[in-house]
Amino acid sequence: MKEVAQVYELIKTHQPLLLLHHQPQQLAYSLLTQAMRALNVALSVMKHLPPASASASASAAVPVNMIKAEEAPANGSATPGHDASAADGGDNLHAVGKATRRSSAAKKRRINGEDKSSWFQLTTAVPHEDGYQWRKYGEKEIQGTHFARSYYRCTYRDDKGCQATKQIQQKDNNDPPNFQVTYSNDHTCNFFCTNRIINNSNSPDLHSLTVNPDDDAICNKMIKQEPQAAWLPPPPLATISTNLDETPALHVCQEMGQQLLETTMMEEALVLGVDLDDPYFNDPQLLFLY
DNA sequence: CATATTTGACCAAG
DNA sequence: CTTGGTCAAATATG
Repeated sequence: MKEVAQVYELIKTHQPLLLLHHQPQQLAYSLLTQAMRALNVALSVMKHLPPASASASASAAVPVNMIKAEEAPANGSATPGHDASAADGGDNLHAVGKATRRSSAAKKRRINGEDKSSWFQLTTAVPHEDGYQWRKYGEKEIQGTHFARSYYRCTYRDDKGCQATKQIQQKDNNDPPNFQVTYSNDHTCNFFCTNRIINNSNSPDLHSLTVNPDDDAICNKMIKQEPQAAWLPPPPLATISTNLDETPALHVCQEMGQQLLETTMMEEALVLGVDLDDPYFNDPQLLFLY
């Protein structure tokens, strides 16, 4: 449910941006990647659900690789962070022998303890494609398994302090092998702050798209304007012909204006200063939105 | 050059 | 002691 709700919110939030943005393809790519990731997770989980009964006492059908989500105890414990002491240049001698290496790394590992703030598992054939960017930091042979377990952390951990991690373990040798994926800690790297969007900072025409903190403000604004349903009910097609000279313009009734102006979309667009070369102008519906 | 992966060592917990 | 998670030097990749 969480993942599906995330997809819904994602699309609802970004649909206006997608239609209005200067580089809709880029935004669409990132939106779809996000949505596919969440749907992939949701489908994997549902695939392992017991058929229908949903009787909570049906303990026999405990899905092995199911959600095991638990919420953080709501303490501020979420950010163990780097202990301030750890950053000190504590290399006693320059000869950083293997003895002094990682002298005082404050490690915490409480798997069965209480401090794994949140995690869940799923089984999937495509463990790597989840829309996030991960960096591998370890691999380990696990007793009782035939395949090594791989350890990943969020690529943006150092940049954004994102503590999300992920473990991947192959479970079998089926044609598409199944992998058990364990996610720990939610991503704290913001969707727009991470450039999961294809981002070539050298390319000037992408400049308007990448990493724009204002995007969040725009999103929030739009959500607040339209709290309930998705943003746009598509305008009745019949009223929008490809001939913009004949398509009546939409007017907003303001308190003073009792009489509506009789204009066309073309006239209105020109009044608004629409660039005739703008791609929106080629699509009457987009122009309508514009 | 920067960034990512590999891999043995390190370390906490049981 | 064993085990699993993490670190970081060495290595690979672009």
